[in-house]
Amino acid sequence: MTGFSDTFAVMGEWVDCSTNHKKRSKAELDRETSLEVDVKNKDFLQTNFQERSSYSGGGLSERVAARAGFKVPSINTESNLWSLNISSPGATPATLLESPVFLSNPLLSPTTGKLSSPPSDHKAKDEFFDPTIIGVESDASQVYEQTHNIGLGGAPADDGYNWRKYGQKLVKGSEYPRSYYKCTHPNCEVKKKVERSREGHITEIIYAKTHNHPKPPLNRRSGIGSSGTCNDMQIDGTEQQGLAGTNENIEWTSPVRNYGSMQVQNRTQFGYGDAAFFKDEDEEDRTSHMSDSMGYYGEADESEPKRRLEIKRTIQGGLPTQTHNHHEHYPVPHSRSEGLVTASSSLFDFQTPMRPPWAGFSVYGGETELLGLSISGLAIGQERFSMPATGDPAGLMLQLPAEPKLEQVSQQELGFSRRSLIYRDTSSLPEI
DNA sequence: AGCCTTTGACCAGCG
DNA sequence: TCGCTGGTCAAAGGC
Repeated sequence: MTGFSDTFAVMGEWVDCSTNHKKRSKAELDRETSLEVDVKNKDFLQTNFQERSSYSGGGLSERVAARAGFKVPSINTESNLWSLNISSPGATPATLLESPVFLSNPLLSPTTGKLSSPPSDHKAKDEFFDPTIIGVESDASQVYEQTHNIGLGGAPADDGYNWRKYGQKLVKGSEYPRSYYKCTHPNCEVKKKVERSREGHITEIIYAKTHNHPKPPLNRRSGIGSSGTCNDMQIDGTEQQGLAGTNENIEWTSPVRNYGSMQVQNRTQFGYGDAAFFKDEDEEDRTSHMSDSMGYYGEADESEPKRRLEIKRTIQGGLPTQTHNHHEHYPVPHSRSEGLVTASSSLFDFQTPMRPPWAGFSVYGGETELLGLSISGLAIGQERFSMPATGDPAGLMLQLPAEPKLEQVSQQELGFSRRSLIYRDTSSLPEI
């Protein structure tokens, strides 16, 4: 889809509780700044955040990050790079939120199903939850797949492919060591770099090139542990984990699969124009697109419609209402939104019956801008970033309230880390 | 046995 | 040319 060729997309991320962005190195700031200026349409670099000007030393992303704990993804369109920052220890927003384990109890670790271990320090106290923004370059199907490449848990390659780590290095300017992985598939030149926090949470993933082969058959991949994916999750909640390379003790309970990306794709298709940002397909269309987007993976859950309905009944009946039945369009700057995808819709759709109150967050964005966000009770540091999120009846639009709230929360609710995903060299992405 | 991670060494690009 | 840095190699060891 050539129309998307120079757009990218975003993401959002949960800020790692243990990460004090205020201490980020100059190199890192420079890097982000440089990326920022590469964005073709800088006009998009306007946000709804105030006081951003106080962070004149860095790029928008840095300013926003510094201000609100966001690390607004920056896109270097010239390098054909796009990134997706996701947070939470070991999961994509989509997969994270669709996990019953993760959703059932905010105190449970989204990865282990056990109580999350509170951060050893309190640096995170100064940070906010970092919602997700997703931008996209390339066609939706690619987004679908790529977003899944984010991986789950501590496994560096929880994306369905098999990876072999061939190096690790502490990169200057980076707080965390960077690991290098190669796709183990013959003749596949895909590589990826993964940065992890001290806690082992993935903070950034950078993909290089694209796979020239389909994903290995489920349950047949050699790298069970390192490449266990959402797809590999067992419905009974026991993830195939604990093997080589995994250090987050992930135990996923996710009967829903590949759901998030489907929503991402939907967003992509509707990411044109002003109003497009707030337009979602109706249920029927979504379903249709979901099927389409399933594509190769064919992981569509037959019970999806039922679940969705059950998604809604529960929310209306028992979950906090801040993510529902509201129609407020948070003022957002216009943005060239080609390829816009957001994790928000995904996240919302992932609100399964057991969705925790703090899971209802999301951020819509195109380019590097934040178009809005919706967060409800997301625990960050010792505080819960609470935003009376709003959403449309379809359950796909979540938008920002005027003022977020911070409330004290148990450290056991902590455990988020930021994750990012950056894809390079998407030139080979299929066109629509 | 096969595949993985780890890790120090090596290489190449750049200022 | 030299030093720095990021990326890769490859031996060793683990599962």
